[in-house]
Amino acid sequence: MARPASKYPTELELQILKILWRESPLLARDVQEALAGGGRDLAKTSIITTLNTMVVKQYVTRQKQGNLYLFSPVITEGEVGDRVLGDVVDRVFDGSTSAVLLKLFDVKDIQGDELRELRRIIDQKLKTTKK
Amino acid sequence: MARPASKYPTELELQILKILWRESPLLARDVQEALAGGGRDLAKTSIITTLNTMVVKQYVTRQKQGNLYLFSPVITEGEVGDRVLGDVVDRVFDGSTSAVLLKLFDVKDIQGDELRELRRIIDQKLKTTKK
DNA sequence: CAAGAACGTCTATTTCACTAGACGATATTG
DNA sequence: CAATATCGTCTAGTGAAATAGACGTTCTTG
Repeated sequence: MARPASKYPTELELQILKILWRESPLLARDVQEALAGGGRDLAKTSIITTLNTMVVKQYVTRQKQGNLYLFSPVITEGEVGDRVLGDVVDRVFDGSTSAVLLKLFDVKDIQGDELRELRRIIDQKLKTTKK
Repeated sequence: MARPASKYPTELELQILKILWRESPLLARDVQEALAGGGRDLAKTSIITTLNTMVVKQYVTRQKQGNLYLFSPVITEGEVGDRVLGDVVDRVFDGSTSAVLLKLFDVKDIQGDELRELRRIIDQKLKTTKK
């Protein structure tokens, strides 16, 4: 077995998806411009190649518009977040969600109002869960 | 530019690190056995090759014990967790820790006592943060 | 309509992760 | 001591991600 295909978008694919989530459908050219605007200046063919592998992976679809292709995302932002996070929790933290939560509190610092918001959510969860 | 080296351990490296975190120093043979026990049956040379690249990446060190090598982890479990999680927060969630927290509550379900524990932590954070 | 621009397909290159075999050195044991 | 087992280095092959060039096709415009 060699390197297995990753279960979620690679770095470039993610950047492209972020562009398409913001606005779609888009032409390869538009994606290229947006990437260049973000500091990633790639040849047109590189974009198209990547976009096409993303079609194969079913991250995006394309439809012919005259003689060009328009690309739209299929996978949602939420879905990608779920997959990535789920994978990290399982693989790195052995499935311990609370370990991840604890680490988040530790590593990044969180504002007071965010904390209060979270506590509100927890309380709500407790109410519905406990019953 | 082609595929850049990842900033944190790859899958196999992570599995090996987990073994070494549990017990170290270990011989390549021990690592092999532990991996096999976990269902990943690799040739000895594969293990050694990987272990050596991990030395280069400074994830582990090795020291000669007679004519064999003993391997010990250098990077800590906490450090790996930090890096992986930090990367995910930045790359996938655009730096929004609270988005990650919210998603964690959503995706995985968390036990009642874990929730209470978290609330305790939040309260404590609130106390120290607000001052 | 001819020249040039833009598009997309196909092919190719590089690097990394993963995997293991060939082979020489060393150690064990009958 | 000779046969065998084990270790580690060196080499190598495969698949994926990242990147882009050659080239044919189509569109635009003087």
